[in-house]
Amino acid sequence: MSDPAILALQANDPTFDDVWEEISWRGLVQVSTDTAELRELLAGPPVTFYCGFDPTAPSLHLGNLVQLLLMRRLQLAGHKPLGLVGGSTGLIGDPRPTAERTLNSRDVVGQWVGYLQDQVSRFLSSEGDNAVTLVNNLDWTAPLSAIDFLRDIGKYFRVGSMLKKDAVSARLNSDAGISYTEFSYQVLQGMDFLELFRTYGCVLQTGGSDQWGNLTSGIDLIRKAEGEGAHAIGTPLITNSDGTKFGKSEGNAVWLDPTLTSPYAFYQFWLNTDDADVINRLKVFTFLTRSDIEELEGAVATEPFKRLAQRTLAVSVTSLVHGRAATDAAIQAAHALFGQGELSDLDEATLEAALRELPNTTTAPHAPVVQLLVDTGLSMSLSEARRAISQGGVYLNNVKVLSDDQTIEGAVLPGGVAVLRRGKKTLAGVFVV
RNA sequence: GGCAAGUUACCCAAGUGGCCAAAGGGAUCUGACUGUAAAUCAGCCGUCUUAGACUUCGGGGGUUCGAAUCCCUCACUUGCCA
Repeated sequence: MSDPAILALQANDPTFDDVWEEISWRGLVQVSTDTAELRELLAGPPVTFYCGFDPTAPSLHLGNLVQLLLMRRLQLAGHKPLGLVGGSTGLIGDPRPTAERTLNSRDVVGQWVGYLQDQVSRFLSSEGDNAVTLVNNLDWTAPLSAIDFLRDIGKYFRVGSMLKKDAVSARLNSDAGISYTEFSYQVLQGMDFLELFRTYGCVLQTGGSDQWGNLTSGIDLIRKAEGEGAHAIGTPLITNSDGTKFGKSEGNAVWLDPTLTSPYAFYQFWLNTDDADVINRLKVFTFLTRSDIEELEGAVATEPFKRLAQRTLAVSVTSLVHGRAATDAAIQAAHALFGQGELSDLDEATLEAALRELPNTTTAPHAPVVQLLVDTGLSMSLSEARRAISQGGVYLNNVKVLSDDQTIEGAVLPGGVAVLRRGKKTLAGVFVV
């Protein structure tokens, strides 16, 4: 699944003394075990490290991409990654601060495990001495009996320290409470680290800083069970400067799976990055060097309207996730649809290709615009569609729709297509048959 | 197991028999200004062929001309006691 051409282009910036300095500069380290020791460890001979992904959805999202890229940077520094997909932890559920999770069926989780493994493998090299190895914690937890679990693992865990973990105490102090199931999650994750330590000599776990309690739970377990030390790196939660949640587009998560978030939408997401955030995004999500990024920082300061940093970011990350061809298509689509010229001046093939990148629908020649807004997903309901029109926010081929009883009749472009727009930049394609 | 409190729209949260499609805040969305930014201001913000109708206030049942509001019951959550 991995694209060797893209992986081959990736490299760590050689102007850094070592990989620790680079990941620190990129802002990937929020918390960690002893920094001096870690830096020495990572600058030395190859070590084995792991990062886990729980199958709570059919695809990974941008938050997970941060982890994947940290893993890739460590791999580029010579270290061996273990990509863990949590077939068992996904059945239990990591406690969220707000509320208890809804359990998914074993079948569903099992299917998602497969999807996630494909995605994880795509971002890491499977060649060389430090090729990625995929592991699934269901392999070692499923055969374990409850009695063995409680005797061999449970005895190492003190309830006092389990209660002190942020994720647990937050829930205990909320009116949501916490189930025994989710309370046990940290034990399972700790057990994963121990297992990988024993089987692969894995000495480092990476993850989001919100996972810190779970990361340390593994370190503690290894120390108690094996008398050995281990390390952890917690990445910061990526946040937007305006306080909104990063990684949401129109309220939805931005997924890595192209069927859930189209390459066009993915590209647009990055293109719309706030000036205040774009440099940090480049550091985290691209392999651009320090000097490249500093140059772009200058461009943001002197000529922000060109949005050079945003364009670079969008191209880089979209290529990384969806490949060069899909990125080019997304760029072409954006160019065609946001270009200055008349839509009717575009040649049919270009326009049609652009519309294929968008949410689109096929319809009869007399379809009402409100129905098309719903069919394309631009509006959730007919009421919402009518509301959008009455607010002057709907355009058909860049011409404002004035009445909610308008149809697309007479607005169909050569090639049997029409461009539907809600607001300034939410577009969809209509194909007339 | 006992007692008490609670479950309202995407989220938080008012509402304790008609004036409730349901206050307020946030988020989303639209408009103006812009750079397909940000900030700000304004509007919208259950569904349906506007007006009008319909379905909502944890589930089910009941009282009533009329219930988010009262009663019964079930489920779940939290706290205290055991």
